[in-house]
Amino acid sequence: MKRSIPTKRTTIYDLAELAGTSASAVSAVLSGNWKKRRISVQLAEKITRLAEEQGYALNMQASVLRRERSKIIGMIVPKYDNRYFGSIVEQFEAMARERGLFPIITCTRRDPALEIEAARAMLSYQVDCLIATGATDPDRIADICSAAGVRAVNLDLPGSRVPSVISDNFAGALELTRRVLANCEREFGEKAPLLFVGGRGTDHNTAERVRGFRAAHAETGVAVDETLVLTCGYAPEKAENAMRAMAEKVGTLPRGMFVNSTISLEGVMRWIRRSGHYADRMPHLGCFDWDPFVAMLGDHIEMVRQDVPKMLDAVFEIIDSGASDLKVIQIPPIVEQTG
Amino acid sequence: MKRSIPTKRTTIYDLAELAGTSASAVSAVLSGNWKKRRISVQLAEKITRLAEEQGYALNMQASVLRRERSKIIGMIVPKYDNRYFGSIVEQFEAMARERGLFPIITCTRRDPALEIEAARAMLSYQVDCLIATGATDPDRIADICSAAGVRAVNLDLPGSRVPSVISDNFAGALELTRRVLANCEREFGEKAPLLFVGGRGTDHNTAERVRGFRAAHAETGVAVDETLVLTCGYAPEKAENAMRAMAEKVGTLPRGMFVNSTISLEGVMRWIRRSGHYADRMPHLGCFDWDPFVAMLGDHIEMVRQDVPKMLDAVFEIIDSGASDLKVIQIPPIVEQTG
DNA sequence: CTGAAAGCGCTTACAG
DNA sequence: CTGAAAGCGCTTACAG
Repeated sequence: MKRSIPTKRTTIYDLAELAGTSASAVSAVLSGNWKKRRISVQLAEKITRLAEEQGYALNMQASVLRRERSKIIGMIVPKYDNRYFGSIVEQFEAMARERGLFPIITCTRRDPALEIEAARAMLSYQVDCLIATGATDPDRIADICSAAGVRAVNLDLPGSRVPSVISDNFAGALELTRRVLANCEREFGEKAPLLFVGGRGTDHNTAERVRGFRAAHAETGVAVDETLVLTCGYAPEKAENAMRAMAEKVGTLPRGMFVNSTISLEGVMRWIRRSGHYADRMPHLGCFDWDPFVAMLGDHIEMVRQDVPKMLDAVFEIIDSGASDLKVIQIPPIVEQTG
Repeated sequence: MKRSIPTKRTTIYDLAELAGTSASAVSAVLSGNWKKRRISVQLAEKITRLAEEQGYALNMQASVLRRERSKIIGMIVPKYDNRYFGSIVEQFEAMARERGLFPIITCTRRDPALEIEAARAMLSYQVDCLIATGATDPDRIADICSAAGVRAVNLDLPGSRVPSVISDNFAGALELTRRVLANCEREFGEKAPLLFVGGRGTDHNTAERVRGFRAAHAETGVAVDETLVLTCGYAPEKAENAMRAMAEKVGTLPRGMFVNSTISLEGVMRWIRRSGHYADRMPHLGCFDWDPFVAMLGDHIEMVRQDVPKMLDAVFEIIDSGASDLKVIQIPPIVEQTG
């Protein structure tokens, strides 16, 4: 890969020469802090005009190298394949720009090694701050950042080294489970436990959601068997396989389900279609996470929509304020019925 | 926002001092090209070990500033809210990393002003190359890049200044329309024109898809009225409004539809539910773009899945080869039936 | 008030 | 073969 035209780019020295002044003056004018320097308005205008004519663009590598802070903010994110992370990334970018920060984002595909590599790369690019979203090992990332004197914040999954902003997974799961239980009872006239599918048993969010799931059952006096909690991973295939395995073992599956993420739901729906298991009557579904098409999939699908704007507000508040106490901020998600 | 610990980061000079050698030697060892310098293996190992111990990280801002090429590659993308752009971004990142390039991505929300601003920002960060994905004004971006001597490639939407990689929209739309027409004829026993909803009449892809839509109708001898082509924009609300307006004006809508993107489909499905217009029988749907949940929405939804891996292969081939002839490479999409 | 000069942390051509 | 030195394009403390 080579530059097509090896153009020598215009620098502040070129501009200084053209304007008959110094590079310092040009820098001051173009960076906007020239009032302090009492540069004449006409010189300022001349420089601005020349910069435009010459197509001058600040070399950020040089600028950042010289400055105290880079004003670059990094984020790592697991995937771009669902609405939740998509909106996190999109809103993060917008909020960063609003604050005059340059966002750089890397998708790490839930791969621990890639996460570390990406974090190191961002530190090499001198990020002022790094947001670890849904990281498999947030504390490792926090340590790496800390060694470089860079602030870090966890998003979506909490860590123990730096502040975290996450959804209130317990409350969301509790309400979601209540609703699905109620929907089932209304339709089938009996209280029966739901199936929990998807996520990693070891991650904090899944653990909290399972806790909410169990609490809702306990409230209504329904026992939850161990075998009803399939924390098989997020990937569609994993959810699909877990359903198949369970059906083979148990025979009949519950008439209501808590699916832990739209990603897993993809596999669940595929299995339902292919197996024909629910051919007579579709199960009542609750899904942690939101997707507009999932909302159209059935008549009584309940979904938990995580409150991304509030979560990012909290993240930037931590960043802006410089707070670094080890708090975990839990943002209530929104549970909505659709259909 | 401030760094929590104003740590002075380790530089090659620190390492040189610790190792009792020069910064040049450290640089040569750490950048991997030290065989040419005949540095002793043991010195190399010592330096490597020290770097590790000290948590040394290369300052890319300094490195890039000094080097000929930055090895940074930029991409602008309209949105992160659908599978198509999501997979483009995810695969682009992976392919860039494979080639030792550092990807930076900005989402411009189909906003022409933001696109230009983002392109300029990327040039300031010294990208070697910029990929304009689905840009509203690709030629403007190409001009800005060209002025800075930076290569550009268009993706998804073509431009006239630099090479473009796009889907074969005509062929995809032709096949999609044929299938939906056939599905309708099979179920309703009569040939009738479909409705086209979504996209911008002015953009190349939509124009090509409309052309394919018309061609498929022409093949089978069905006339397409002007009023049946609603290129109302991509946003769900726009599609929803266009449907409502048409229903109010015409009364009865066609029993088959070509929906131009999953984004627009969201609005179409919403209108269908709310209006109850198709309460007796769902229309046959074809959707340009693919989404796993859309596939589950009905029994005969046809979808066009754009071939992202092939498209990105073509993009990187252009970049790697340094080709800059103004070709437009059209990648055949995959039309798949689901349900 | 304003410009010359130092220096950010690297890479690499060049002198020894 | 190897290190000292120049220089990438900025920003800013400092001398005039």
